[in-house]
Amino acid sequence: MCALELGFITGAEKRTCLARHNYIGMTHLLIGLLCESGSASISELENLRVDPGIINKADQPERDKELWDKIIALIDKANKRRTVESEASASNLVVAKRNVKHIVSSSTKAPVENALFDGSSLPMMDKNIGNHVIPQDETIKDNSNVIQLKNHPSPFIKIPSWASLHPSPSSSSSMPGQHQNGRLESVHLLSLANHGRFNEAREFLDLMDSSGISIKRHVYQSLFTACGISKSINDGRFFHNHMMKKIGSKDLNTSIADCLLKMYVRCLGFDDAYRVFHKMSNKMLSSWNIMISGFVHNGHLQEALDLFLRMKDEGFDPDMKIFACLLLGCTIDLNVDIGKQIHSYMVKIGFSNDISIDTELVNMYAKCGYLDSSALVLDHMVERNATSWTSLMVGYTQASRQFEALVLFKHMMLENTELDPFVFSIVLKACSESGNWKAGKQIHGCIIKLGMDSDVSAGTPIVDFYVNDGNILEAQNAFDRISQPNEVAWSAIIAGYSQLGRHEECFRMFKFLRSRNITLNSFIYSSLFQASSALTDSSSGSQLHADAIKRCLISNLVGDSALVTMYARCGDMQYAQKAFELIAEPDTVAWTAIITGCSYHGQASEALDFFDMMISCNVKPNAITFIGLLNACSHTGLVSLAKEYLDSMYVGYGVEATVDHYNCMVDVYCRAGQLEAAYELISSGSFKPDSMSWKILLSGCTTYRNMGLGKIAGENLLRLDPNDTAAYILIFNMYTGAGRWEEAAFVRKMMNERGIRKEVSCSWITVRGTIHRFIVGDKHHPLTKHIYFKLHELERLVMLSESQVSTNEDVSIIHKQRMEQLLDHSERLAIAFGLMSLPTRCPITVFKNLRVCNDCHSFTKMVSKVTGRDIIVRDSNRFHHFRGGRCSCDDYW
DNA sequence: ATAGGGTTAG
Repeated sequence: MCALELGFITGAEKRTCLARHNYIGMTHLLIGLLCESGSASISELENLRVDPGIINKADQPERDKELWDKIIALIDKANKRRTVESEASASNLVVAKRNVKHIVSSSTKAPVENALFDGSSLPMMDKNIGNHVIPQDETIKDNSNVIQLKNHPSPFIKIPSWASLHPSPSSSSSMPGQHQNGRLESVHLLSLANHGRFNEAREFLDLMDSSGISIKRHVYQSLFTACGISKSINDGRFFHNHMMKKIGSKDLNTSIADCLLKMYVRCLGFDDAYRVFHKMSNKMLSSWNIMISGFVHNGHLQEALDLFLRMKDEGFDPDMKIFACLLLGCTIDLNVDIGKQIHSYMVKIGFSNDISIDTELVNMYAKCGYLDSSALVLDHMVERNATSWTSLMVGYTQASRQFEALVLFKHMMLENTELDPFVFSIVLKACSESGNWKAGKQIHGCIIKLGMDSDVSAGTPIVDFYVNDGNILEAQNAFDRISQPNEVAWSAIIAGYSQLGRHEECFRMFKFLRSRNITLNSFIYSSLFQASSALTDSSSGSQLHADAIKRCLISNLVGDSALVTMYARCGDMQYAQKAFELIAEPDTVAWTAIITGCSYHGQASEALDFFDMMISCNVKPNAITFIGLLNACSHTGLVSLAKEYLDSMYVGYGVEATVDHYNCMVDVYCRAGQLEAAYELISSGSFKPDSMSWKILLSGCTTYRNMGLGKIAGENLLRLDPNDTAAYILIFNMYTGAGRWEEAAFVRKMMNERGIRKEVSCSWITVRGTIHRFIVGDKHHPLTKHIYFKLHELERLVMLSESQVSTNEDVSIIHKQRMEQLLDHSERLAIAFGLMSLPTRCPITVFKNLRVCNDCHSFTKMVSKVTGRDIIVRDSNRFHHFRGGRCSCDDYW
């Protein structure tokens, strides 16, 4: 009760409680009187979303002066006819000074649509009182923040007992006409129920009982409706019991019983509903309808059908509604057999040419995948509307027959069907799924011509269409045209930014949404988790996670899988595992996420274990699962196991192996140094090698210095992809690694001629919330001097430690030369900076955009040994955990 | 009555 919280009414707690009823009662009194004077019907009031019209009238006394006079006269009359009530009622109108001031000075119109007990409407009623009853100049004696209305006693000060619920013997006998119907109390009771305040409503009903005030049947009816809307079955049962006690079951008329049925059905209390239904001696078609539709809407098609048959047995003729309902049931249940029977039955009894029934049929057949039947029904319809067409179009797109959906759209346009926004969402989907960008743009034009692009239902699919086309600018434009974007529109644009790699933009939008208190949903969070993992921003990621938990917005699977990936990609496998373990029933994607996560961290045996668990949980792996598995094998040199997995893919799990899988296998061989086997597989004809296949082989040849194969691989690679930067770099590295300077120089020249530049390598590290970024030879950092000093110090330490191992002077000289060459690689700068700025026990986590080079990898291993620090490096490929001179990748990287 | 937004890979 806002009025109380605002300090409208003062007094001890018990009294305020009482006063509350009186205060509300008083408000009702006004309404009741208005009602009696004929300007509003009681049924309107009993709904107690108070008709704004009533209040408006009260708000404009000039227009309804007569009415107001009448009210005041009536109240006065009522006052005279009863003795002055206790102080309790007097205290009702003790009004806080602040509020009166506010009321008097306020010229703004309070929003009338607000529900009566919303608080906001109460001051408004006061305002009316202030304007019309209490002249503004007559104020008010200050009495320690509490003011009493003084000179001009409001007519409301003396509240009639019949409005205050105080059992007053005099009133019940002397005013039977007023007390009789308990109308005001009923209105109050209903208003409580309509606001979902059932506990108070029940208390109030008790109070009414003890005051001897009864309620009428239609009030019960409204109570049941309120319980149904709030899905409060227990309160529904309470009022039901109350009614049975007061009225008894014999007198139940059909409309009350129907209300009861509706309430129980809405609350999913089918047993209760059945009990009522069985006892009904006067069932009508509507009663059957309620029951059947209740079962249908909650997925109990069989029960609905049983009832339908019984209904026919009892001699009722089914109407359209029931047929539409049963067909909907078949659609939900995807039960085309029953659907067909109902269809034939309707034909048999001569139901035809009804647009809504036929549309329901089109929809039913389409959803069940019976597209020909669906098309047939649509064809035979005398008149079709947008819904009928849309239903079949959905069927076509779901069956990957996008082209036919588009043809259908054309027919629909030719027939001059009146379009609605829903049509576009399916047509645009058909366009983007079939890559028909041109048609999609034409349809976009059509939407603009119709002036529907500002409609969220048409605008959102446009956004989605351009996202799929990879055109975020157009998507953003389309989004900007939507006049009232809803959460679906927001999630579409955020997902677009996330999918197209504009991750920072996702966060920007998210912050905006939060600052505006716009509804968020689990779709948005899923995209944001994805953005966090792409940015390897675990701090945003975990904050988002917490935020989503608070709002209960982690969708069961999709969001969870994204979370697992987020933690894994950010380097926290423990959290990734925890997130995974919390998933009640992981699906293929979730299992794949944890398997890939493990593989990303080089935890091959864990990855394989998860795969076994997945299989024993009867979850089917997909193509991506196998990529994760094969990668895990390749990172740990499990050659024969990888071969087994590759061979078992189709035979054991029905998943076709693609180039990607074969490339993984090529990678497995290459990393294990089995270059010939890799080459054999590429040349075997079991798959069509792409540039990636050769690139992997080339990379292997570089590592293992196999010039013969490397040349072949390089030639094939450049043949397939002459503009691939990485190809040139690889070939260049291969030659320099082997000391073949001439060839290396030739490659460099070729690169220059063809305008190919190496991507700048870049590493970054987060220290106390700030990201520090380094490129090769970077001297921009404010602490550059210290960083290089640290690097030299590290170098000395490493050399010292190396020389203990190797006494060979030549080796150490060569090593020293190379060390100097490579000293300013970006990851080294980041590591040195991390070592000087982070606390001693804190692991150093560095991110790099490209792959770590061989030298830096050994350098980092040594640094971890000589400093005793844990160093984690994430390169473009995976995570490396360095500790005590070893790396988690075991040099398979 | 009809649809629309998200997740796993390199």
